[in-house]
Amino acid sequence: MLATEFKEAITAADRVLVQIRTAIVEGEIPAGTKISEPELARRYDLSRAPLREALARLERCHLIERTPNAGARVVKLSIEGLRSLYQLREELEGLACRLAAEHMTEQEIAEVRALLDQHLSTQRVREGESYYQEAGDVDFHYRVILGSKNPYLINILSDELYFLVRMYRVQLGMNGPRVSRAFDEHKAIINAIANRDGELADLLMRRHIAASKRNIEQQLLQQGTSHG
Amino acid sequence: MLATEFKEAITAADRVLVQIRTAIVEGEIPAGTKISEPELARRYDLSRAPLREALARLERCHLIERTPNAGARVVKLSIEGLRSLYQLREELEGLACRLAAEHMTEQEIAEVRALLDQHLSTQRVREGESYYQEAGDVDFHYRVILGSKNPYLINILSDELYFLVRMYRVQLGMNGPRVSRAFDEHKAIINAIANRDGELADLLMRRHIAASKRNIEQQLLQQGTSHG
DNA sequence: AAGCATCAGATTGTCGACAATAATAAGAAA
DNA sequence: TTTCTTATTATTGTCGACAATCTGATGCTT
Repeated sequence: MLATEFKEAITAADRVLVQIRTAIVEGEIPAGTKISEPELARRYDLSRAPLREALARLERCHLIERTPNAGARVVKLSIEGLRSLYQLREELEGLACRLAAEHMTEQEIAEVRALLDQHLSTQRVREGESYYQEAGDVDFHYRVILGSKNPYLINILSDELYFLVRMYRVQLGMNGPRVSRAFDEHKAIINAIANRDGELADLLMRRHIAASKRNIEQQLLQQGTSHG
Repeated sequence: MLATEFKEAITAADRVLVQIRTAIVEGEIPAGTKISEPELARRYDLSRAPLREALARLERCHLIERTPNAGARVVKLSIEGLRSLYQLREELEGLACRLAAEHMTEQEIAEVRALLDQHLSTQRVREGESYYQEAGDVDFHYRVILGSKNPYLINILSDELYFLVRMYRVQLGMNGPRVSRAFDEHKAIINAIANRDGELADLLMRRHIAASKRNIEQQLLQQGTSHG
């Protein structure tokens, strides 16, 4: 829904979707929690009808898992889940890069470059605040995905998979030297796209995502061994 | 839902989902039709609550398009839509092949081969009946997709994209020599997987899908020029 | 004491009705 | 006659209540 979230009328189901989704992604509702419809309805002050609509969409982006007559649980983060997710993400964002190199206008490319410069400057000011890095990164990837001009690809990546990706990143964090390296990798990717070199952009994106995966993987391993 | 459709309890929303989905895929409810909730509720003899649940899932697999406060329409088939869809499908089923070559057990491979032989024999009897070809093809692809063992990939391909793929194929048909050729291509793909040659399986699958796309594309072009 | 059946409590699935919004038709002004 | 306004109608979004199902505890049997 991210792509179409601000078009047209906004309904109560849309509002509560954004609220619950944010709560799950940021860990306010912890991973693995049982979802109680009556409780959430009270908490967000609405009836169960729009709430269930929101839950259906949360299931769609793999943030919750429902079993008929038994209710829903917030998804748990795991190494296998991370690997499956990023395996797919590498492939799809690689494809997005090839298509973006073909379809993005010079205008759009210039906008992404401006965006990167802007992110770099705000990052220098806000050194260490991982939220800005997170937001900037999502923004960059989002632009490239849109640049593919393939509606199904855009839908899958930005409306379905990306909230789960963000959940892994927000809850397990981006640490150390990766934060600054990511900027350079973004620059290299947009340069390849600007040169209409789809193959290179694809390769660079895959490596970029693989590096990000290794980073999160380590966090997961550390966390798993420290109190397991 | 295809992967989990027969597990657990079956609800009224599940039943009507299957009914409406079939009606749309097979063209009983024509492409582009406006969906009226009260009408469908009467027609399938249930209340609007489970119907709306079903509509939400139909939107998820791109069979209908909803706009807030304005209702839903059955999706229209178009050349651009077909190209975007198959572009993604090539990539994802290619990936599925590489993963299947890595993860499928000998047992599973043997089962797929038995399936192909069985399809071939029933096809010889039912020469010309495209429905059996359709069912057999879907079955083959479904097995390979499952063989990837990547839950997100399985979900996207078989629960989201495949009903739209089937809609294109059922409504625009598979004609001429492709029907028999597809069998050989399936054989070659499972052979590559059995040899654990993921790269070859990937390549063959992409060509297989590209050929299928060209076939449907021609039908669409003919149809578009004949009475446009 | 362990395991199974039964029952109470809570939760999900479904229903019919109401409120809010959009589409349509009728009428007035140019 | 055309176009804008307005009113009517129908549709979607939301609500509270009921029915069906699952969960957990209690008591009984072996």
